Formats: sequence, structure tokens, C-alpha cells
Amino acid sequence: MPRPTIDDVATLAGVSIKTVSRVVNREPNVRESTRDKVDKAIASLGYSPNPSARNLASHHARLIVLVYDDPSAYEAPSSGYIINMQEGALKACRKSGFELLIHPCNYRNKDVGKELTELIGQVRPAGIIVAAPLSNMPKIVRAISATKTPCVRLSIGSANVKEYTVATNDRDISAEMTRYLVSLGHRRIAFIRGNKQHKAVGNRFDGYRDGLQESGIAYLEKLVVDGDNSIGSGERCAEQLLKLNPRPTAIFAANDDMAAGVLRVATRLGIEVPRELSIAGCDDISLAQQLYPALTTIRQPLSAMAETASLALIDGSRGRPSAPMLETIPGSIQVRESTAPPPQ
Amino acid sequence: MPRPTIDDVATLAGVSIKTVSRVVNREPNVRESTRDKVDKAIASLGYSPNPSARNLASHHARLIVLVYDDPSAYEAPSSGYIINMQEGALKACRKSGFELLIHPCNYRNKDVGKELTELIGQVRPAGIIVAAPLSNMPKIVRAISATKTPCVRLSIGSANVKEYTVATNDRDISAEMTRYLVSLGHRRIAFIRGNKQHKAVGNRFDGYRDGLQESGIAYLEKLVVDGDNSIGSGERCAEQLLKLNPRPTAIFAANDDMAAGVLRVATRLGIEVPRELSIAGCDDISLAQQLYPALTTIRQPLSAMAETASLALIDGSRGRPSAPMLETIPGSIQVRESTAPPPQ
DNA sequence: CGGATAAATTTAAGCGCTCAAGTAACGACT
DNA sequence: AGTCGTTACTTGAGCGCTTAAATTTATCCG
Repeated sequence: MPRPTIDDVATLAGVSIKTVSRVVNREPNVRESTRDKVDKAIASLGYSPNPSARNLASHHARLIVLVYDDPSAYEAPSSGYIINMQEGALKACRKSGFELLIHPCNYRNKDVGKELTELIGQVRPAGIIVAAPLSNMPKIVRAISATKTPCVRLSIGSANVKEYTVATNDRDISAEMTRYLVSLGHRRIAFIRGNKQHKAVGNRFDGYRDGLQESGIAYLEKLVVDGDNSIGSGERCAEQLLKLNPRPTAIFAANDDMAAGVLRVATRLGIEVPRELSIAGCDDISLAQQLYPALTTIRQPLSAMAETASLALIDGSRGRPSAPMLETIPGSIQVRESTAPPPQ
Repeated sequence: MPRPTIDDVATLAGVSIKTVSRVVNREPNVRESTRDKVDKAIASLGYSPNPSARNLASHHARLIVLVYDDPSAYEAPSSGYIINMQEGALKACRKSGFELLIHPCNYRNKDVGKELTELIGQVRPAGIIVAAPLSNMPKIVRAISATKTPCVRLSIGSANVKEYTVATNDRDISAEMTRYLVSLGHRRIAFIRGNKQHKAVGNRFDGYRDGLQESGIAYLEKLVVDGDNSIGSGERCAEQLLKLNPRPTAIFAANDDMAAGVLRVATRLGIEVPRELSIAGCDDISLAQQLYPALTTIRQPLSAMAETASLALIDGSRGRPSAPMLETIPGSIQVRESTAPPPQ
């Protein structure tokens, strides 16, 4: 029971194989009635095109490469974001009959650029998606650009490179989180900044200030401290903030790990969360749901971002009008248990 | 700068393309000197075969499909195991010039079997790897078998199906964990069983009993309670166990979530871990490292399992002798902070 | 050393598709 | 009526490789 080929379809429909090809590829210049005939033949034979033959003949693979930093290279605990990206990319690929090639790689490796160049040479993908933090490394983006392969950057926060970029609205959503805390009744809202290397952090801090301003609350410098994205730094920052008098009624951390650190300190100090202190994080890592109380946080729209990026590449490979250089996908606030109105 | 083809190599080496093909595919019947010439030509041109052309000509794709349960389909929090599997499969594939096609799917969907059958028809992979829990669903395994596509099951614990299976040694390693607890000085070691649907759970319980017996410790039924794999059930079980007098000095849970529940209860009751109570889990989910104290647990060798499975399929597709029906990859005990000698 | 056998290599065909180029049919316009 | 343009299709070549069959070259044995 060999699988039907385009010839079988053409014979059954009484047309040439090129016409079948036209129908399959949704090309114009096929009469409605002919298209119907072909579609029926395809359905009755259960035909689906052989990807290898297509690729061979068309000189490019119907394939998107998704490149991301390999978490298992250094025991990174949170890998959920990768699954989310894969999910989005897969969704777009499946819809369009493309395949997804995943390529985790270690950004600390000096030869990543060369590695990617070689990979591209091998598989000739229709496009390549580069996730953060690799997407923020000019050397890597340049290496890919040099191959002329269409490339989309996935960026959390920063977006100052010339390539097509799908980014989040970190600033806006951080402002929204701040306003949400205000809406609960909070007035003394502290902020923990993270690693200054990460562009996203700056945007989140800006959003925090925006949110305060829009709510008519004065920005107080002593309510802002610097962490380095780790749980430990979150603990240190929390200790510092909770010593203040009056102490803040809410702490908004630039990422979930630091928020987890805050929660740890609060628990240790016997401060009840959320009754006495509200805590909000950012990123919605899996830990956020597993903590007790579960963390109110900002969910990054990773899946939607990857889907958008894939679709842009797929459409681009079909010669559709290439979309804008910068596309922003909004994140969303996940309200969970760690936030509540402040004590009276 | 078009990429070099087999013809270019053949011309440069002064042989026919078939000879180049022989060299590339490591086929026999090539003189050493000829092989050298070809290898040099390949190196100097930077040649690598076009996968699509190979697939087209050879009627099968150099491609392994990895099928697993889609965690994002129902907000499953722990996705680290998928990354681990992907890592192992990728390692094997890269080594052999294969590609990896990932295929998350929802096992609760009635049509998974059909979905997989169609996928196989589409891509004609060299083999397919099915991860638990799908690998334990006869309907799914049967659907794949029907396509005659080589298939390897990845199984945590159970292994009573006829297909090639890569499994863990749950029973042995659980026994080892039990002996480890005994070696710390524990004598009253409780066990929390999990969801009875999961075959692995039974094996782990058997391992617990083996470990006790090998250590010459009597099995006490009241030290064993049934959970359902959730954190909440772990809490309930812990409450029950910690009411006993004398209470157990160690609790070994059949998975990490339940162990996390135990830890939660202990903290609530003011029982210091590990000084007053040792806790051990199983699976090494990312939560295990994030808890305080970090959980001693059993790490599943997911990466190694997926690598073994991939290699078996790749070798099989090359006509190498197909390996045994059941291959067991040992897990390993991760000693962290939640276990210590019992109080005097 | 000749003929048979095995080893090394070439030749020819074709995998299933796309792409560029070509052809037929039909109107519309001068 | 003849030209042109457009639409709707067909034709033929060829993508880069593998496979099977054909051919050449090396090796063995009496």
C-alpha cells in the first residue's frame, strides 16, 4: 500500500500534476471546478505531499528552526518557558504543514555563531527563531543574518536591533501590575530591580514608575532596591525593605525568583502573605504556582510570541508581504494568592 | 555559492557518485585508498548530504519522532522531564545526522491513535519514541505498531508490553533509597504510595519492601499510606503518619509532589527537617531543588533513556542487529538536604 | 596461467515534487 | 479579421540522492 503521489491524484482528477501542485499550494489561476475535482481526488486518495520531494525541488526546507538557550547545559531549574515557546511554534507549523526543528544550544559556548551557521547550511530552513537571551547577543544575530536566512528574534523587553523582533510589552504590563496593586488599596509599593544586564529589567522598572504616576502616587527612591534576579538576592532585598518604617504593604519584584525570595523572608519573619504583605512577581515560572501562597505574577506570552514569529517566517517564505519589524505581544497578569488589600 | 553536491565531490575525487555515497553511508566494499580520496574531497568542499534528497531516494526520513504528553494542554506544572528527554534524543540524533521531530499530544484526546497514524504516514520517520504515560496505553502502542514503524516505549516502571521498551529500575533504586535511609540510622521508615493507576508506584513500593527486608527491618503496614500523587494527598498522608506514636523518623514518598506535601506539613507542625524528620521523594522534578530544604530524591535517567531509544531506532533503521526487547537504565539517588540521621 | 569467484566500482533509472517555459482557449480591442 | 492579453492549463527538465543491475578489476585456486 504505497502512499499516493501527485501523479495518482492527477490521473484520478484528469489533470496534469502541475495543476494538482497549484491546488495543493493554493496558487492562483485554477478554475473553481478544476479545483474541486482535484480536491475530491486528494480527499479520496488521502493524498498528502511528500515533504522531501517538495524540499528537494524547491530548494528550501519547509522547516522552522527554533534556537534557544539549553537549560540542561547548566541545570537551569525552569524550563517551562521552552515548552511554551515550542508549543506556539508547533501550533503555527502544524497549521501550515511546516516542521519544527528544535536546537538548544549553550550561549556561553564561544562557537554558537559557527554552530548556527553550519546548522543553517545543513538544513536550509525557511526561517529561524532566536529566543532570549541569545536574541540579544549581537554576535549571534549577526552570524545568522550573514546566512541570509530569514530570522525573527524573540525578545523579552529589549528591542533595539534591526531584525524582525517579536517582543513583549514589559513596560506596559508592569505599569498595569502596579495599578492593580494600587487598585487593591496599596500606597507603599516597593520594587525590586534585577540584573542590570537584562534589558527587560529596565523596562519593568519604568513600567512600575509609570504605574505609580498614572495612579498619582509619588515615587520614593527608598522603596526601590537592586537584586540580581536570584532567590537569594530577593531575600536580601526583602530584608532591607521590610526594615523600613512604615514598611511597604506590597513588593513587586522584577522576576519570580526574587519574589520567591521575598516570600521566604516574609514567612521567616512571621509576616503573613497576603494579609500583611502583598507580593507580585514577573515571568510566571512554574515555581510561581507551586509556592504557598501561589504568586501573583505577569505571564509572558511565550507561546503566542513563538507562534507569531513562526507565522511571519512561514508567510515570508511564501512571498507574502513581510510584516512589521517589531511586533509586540501583550503579557497578562495572573492574579493568584499572594496579593490582597493591605491591612487597614 | 550553491552548496556542493555529491557530483562535485565525485568529480573532485575522480570517482563515481555511487562511491561517494558508499563512503558517506559507511557502506563496505570501498578500498581504503579510495575512501581516503573521497574523504579528502568531502572535507575540502565542506560537503554534507542533502537530507531531502536522501529521504526522497531512500523512501524514509532520517528522522525520529518523539511523542509525549503535552503538558501545556492542562497546565501541568512540571515540564522539566520533557526537556530532559529532548536533550537525550537530540544528542543521539545529532551524532547520527538524524533529525528530531517533537510531537506533544494530549493523551486524553480520543483520537491520539489516529493522530499518530497520520503523522507517521506524513513524515515516514525511521522510528518513533513514545514517552510515558502514552507508552502505557495499549491502544496507542497498538496504533503505532499497526503502521509497522519501529517504535520504542519509554517507561517509568512498567514494562509488560511486547514492544521494545526502555525502562527505569524503579524497584531497585527504591530499594537503594530505603537502604540509604537505613544507613543513616533510620528504623521507622514510612512510605507513601501514589496513584494506583501508575504502574511505577507499585514497583516503588515493592522496592521499599525489598530495601527493608535486605536491611533486616520488619515491614509494618501502619507505616504505609496511600496518596494520589498530588501535593495535597502528601499533606494528608503526612498528617496521618506524624500522628503515630512513636512517629516515623523518615518518610519516603512515591513521588516528589507528595514529598513536598510532607515537607509542608512538617513545617506547619514545627517538625524540623531533616533534624527531626527525613523526607525522600522520587522523580527529581525541578521543585525538588527549589524547596527548602532541598529534597533528597531519585533522579529518573530520562535523558539517557531517550538517547538509548533514539540510538536503537537509528541503528535499527540501518539494519544493525536490533537490540534487546527491554533495556533498563538505572536512576540515581540525589542526596540533598532533606535527609539526615534520625534524632538520638 | 586460465577460468571462476569475489570485490570494487560504474551506470542507469527514478524517488515525488517544483519551476520555467510553453500551449491552447477565449475575449477584447482596434 | 487580426493582434494582443489573460486565464487555465500542460510539458519537460531536473533537484541530489539511493537503489538495483551492469561492469570492471582484483583475488583465488588447481
